[in-house]
Amino acid sequence: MKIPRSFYEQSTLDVARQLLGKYLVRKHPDGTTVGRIVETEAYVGPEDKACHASRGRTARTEIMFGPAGHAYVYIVYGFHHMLNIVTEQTDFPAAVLIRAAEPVRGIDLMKKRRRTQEPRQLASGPGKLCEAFAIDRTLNGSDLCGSVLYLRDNGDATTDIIARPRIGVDYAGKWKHKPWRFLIRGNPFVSKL
DNA sequence: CAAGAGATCATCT
DNA sequence: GATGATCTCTTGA
Repeated sequence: MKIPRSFYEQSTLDVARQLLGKYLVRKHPDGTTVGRIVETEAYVGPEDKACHASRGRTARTEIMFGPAGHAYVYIVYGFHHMLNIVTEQTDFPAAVLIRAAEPVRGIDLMKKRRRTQEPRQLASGPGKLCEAFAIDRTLNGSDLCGSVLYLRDNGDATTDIIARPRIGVDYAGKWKHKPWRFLIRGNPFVSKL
């Protein structure tokens, strides 16, 4: 079943943990791609120095202040798209970064987009995942309760979860140590251990 | 296999 | 004008 908005309105850390094992579905004219989420990161509110919204409410971060269950997509380092899911109530800026997924459907399409045959190289990182799923800024602000990009729950709950510090946020002072990166233990499709 | 550099641009100062 | 919520390729052991 498609995940309802109430799911995304929970606390960001809960959403980040519960997203593990859920299925990301992307409809596209070239075909549908589906992946099982195996790695996420939480970015929580105005206090969290690693969260973009901690530098204030701007045109770019506006989407994070909006209602839960929408996509926040932006570009880092001039190349790579990042897919985030907005959480919690309106006016509280928070989101979950989808960092890695295990390819499930549309694998040939992913191989073509990623220009590699290696299954583990298709979506084992936030930038790779966006390339494999054809996610770019045109999807910024999309409603995940719609039909172009959404998540499914197949009922197979994931319990074996581990937490680690987030990646690439050395500038965030004491916030860089928060164990807000979540992975499925032992899964070979994560970005790194 | 680990470490380092380069690529390249939207966003905010 | 500086800086990234990254990836890939090259180098060297």
